[in-house]
Amino acid sequence: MPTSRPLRADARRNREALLTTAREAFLAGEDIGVDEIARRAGVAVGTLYRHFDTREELIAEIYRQALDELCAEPDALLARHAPDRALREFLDLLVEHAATSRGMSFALESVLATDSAVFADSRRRMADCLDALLRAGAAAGTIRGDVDGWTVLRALGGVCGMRATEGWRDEAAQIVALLFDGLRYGATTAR
Amino acid sequence: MPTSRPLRADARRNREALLTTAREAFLAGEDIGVDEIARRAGVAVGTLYRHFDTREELIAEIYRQALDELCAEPDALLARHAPDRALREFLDLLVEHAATSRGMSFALESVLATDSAVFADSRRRMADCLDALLRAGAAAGTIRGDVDGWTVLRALGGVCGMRATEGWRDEAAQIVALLFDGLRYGATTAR
DNA sequence: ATATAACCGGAGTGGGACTCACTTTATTCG
DNA sequence: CGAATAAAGTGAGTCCCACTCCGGTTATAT
Repeated sequence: MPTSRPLRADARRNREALLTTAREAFLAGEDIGVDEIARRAGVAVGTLYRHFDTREELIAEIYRQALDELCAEPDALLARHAPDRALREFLDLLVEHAATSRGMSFALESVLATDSAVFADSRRRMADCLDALLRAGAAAGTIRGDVDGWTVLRALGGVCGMRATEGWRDEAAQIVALLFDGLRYGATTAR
Repeated sequence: MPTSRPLRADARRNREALLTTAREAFLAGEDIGVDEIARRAGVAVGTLYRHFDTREELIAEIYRQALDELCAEPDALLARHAPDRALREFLDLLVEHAATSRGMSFALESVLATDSAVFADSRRRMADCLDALLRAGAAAGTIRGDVDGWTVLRALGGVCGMRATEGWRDEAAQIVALLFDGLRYGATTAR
């Protein structure tokens, strides 16, 4: 008998159904409302709201799950590559991640708009990943040490929020390259 | 008797009142709806919609006006400074511009969200300004020539969209510095 | 002065997020 | 088993917006 009440069987099922349904729809680039999400998941809106305080929180939860994979990467990358190379790879992964989430970018917008606590947490985790890479690079002397992950993430904000325009991937790659050049040690000091 | 029908006197008055009212509210950081904008301007919603197809278009128009000043800068800067210096100054101005418009950033979000044609035009003009500076820098050999204004603007997207967080200005300055370091000639090629 | 084209008002529509009073059901325990 | 009961589910209804529509009003041309 767990202390924190282990969620009834049907409740768990419904919660899962809601998350899966919403994720699939968003990744497919569909913009559907709460009523439709609930309908497809085979429940009523009230049920959706029992599990998620708000539409945004549901979206944030989906996003958080996708983020889990991404946040596991830095360690793996640092094990296989030199720090600066690892950083570069991770930046590319971020773009890739944005590509996957691009379908739900419109959904994310509402989340970004109202700096919900849940999403703030996602940003924090992302920034932490970058911090680890930056610190490693700084220690190796190949990346400047006066920039933190939060700043880099901010700088990438434009990329992540990119709309599904033609050729956005090329643009994103250019921006990452630009950013990386700015980050490399030796590019600094002179002004 | 001008050919393109010069807008009736009362119509012009109302249009101006709407723009002024909305601008003031947004710059003050207020998020008000169309009904409230109309009420404060002393007209009815119908009048608002006679002048602007949509709420977003009204916002975009306000933004466009603010942009006019900014787009006059590059020429002045290039006249007074070396191209790379001019570019740097302009980037700082962009941040400043974001500061002024920060109050209406939430409003801008909806504009950025639905790539409205009117706002696309604003982005285009901004990119053109950057292009002029970049070309001048490339000609002088102090700025790399393989990046266009559009890309730089994208990279600055995160800055412009920044929320009113504590210390955002410092972060913005860091990002601009980072970006500029990436743009400077010589930082490139190596990969 | 009259015609008429443009303008204005504001109740009404539609759509989407969210609520709540009530019903159903999983779980627990005698 | 078979209540008892607390948790979960339901969905019609509310609220809040952006946006529309059309009858009444007003500026301008002749």
